[in-house]
Amino acid sequence: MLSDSSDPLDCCAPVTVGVFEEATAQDLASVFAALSDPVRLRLLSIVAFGGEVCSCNLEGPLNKRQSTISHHTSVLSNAGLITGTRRGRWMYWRVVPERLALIARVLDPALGLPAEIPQTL
Amino acid sequence: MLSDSSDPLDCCAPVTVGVFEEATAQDLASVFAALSDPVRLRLLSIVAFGGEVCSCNLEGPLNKRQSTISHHTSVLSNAGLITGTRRGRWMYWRVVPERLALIARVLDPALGLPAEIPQTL
DNA sequence: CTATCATATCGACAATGATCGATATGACAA
DNA sequence: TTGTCATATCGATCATTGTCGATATGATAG
Repeated sequence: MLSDSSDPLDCCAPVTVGVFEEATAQDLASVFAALSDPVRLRLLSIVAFGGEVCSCNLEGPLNKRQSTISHHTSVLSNAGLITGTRRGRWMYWRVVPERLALIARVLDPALGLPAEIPQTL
Repeated sequence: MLSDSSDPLDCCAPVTVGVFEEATAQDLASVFAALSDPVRLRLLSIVAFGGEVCSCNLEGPLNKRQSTISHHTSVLSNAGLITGTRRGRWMYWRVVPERLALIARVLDPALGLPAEIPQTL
């Protein structure tokens, strides 16, 4: 329901229809949640700058324990923002530019906040 | 320190410098945190579609209590994503397109994840 | 003034998540 | 095989937060 409308709408402009589906909002929220931690943002920027970065080169700059780094890379990876490749004992990470661009497009109203939202994240 | 370098760097490509400052990461993370809730995302989409929407027209579609709606508008407003105007007893909300575009630009690597980050959010 | 309505704030609870140490997995070297 | 190293997973702790009911604030009507 878009209005309780038991009273005359003397107060509010009607809300033109078009709301994120609950499932879409859930999916989008989980991606933004992955971006809502300063350590993960710095991690992402390191990977974006480095192009391909080993997990072993993240503990130092981020000043976090190995298990914490592993947790953060896992969160970013599950959100589709980075992707990892194992080479020998080491894990290398890259950003997923299309994914970042997709999320950016959702936010930029000039690019159309409603129409451009893909049904499958 | 970018590498412990007690061993020869036989494992990892060096991380080219350029990391989010801690303060910048904090500020960005707080904005993404505001976007990391499905109710707030749906609220934002309602306001974006409606152009200007009264708080009283949000409780119905979002199926949340008044105090919860007030909390969410407060979070989005503090993040700079929406702005509110009081008219009489009612509170009207609008999106802040420049703010959304700014955050979008931070994410889109085509626009340069490092260089385009403004020092003042 | 009082009454009513829309919104904001407060207090509490439950759920989530960031961090760590300890341990497990898995790959390479000898 | 055994040993070492990089990463993943587990368990626990502590802080954060979404939600609600109750209450306060603030504006309008009578």
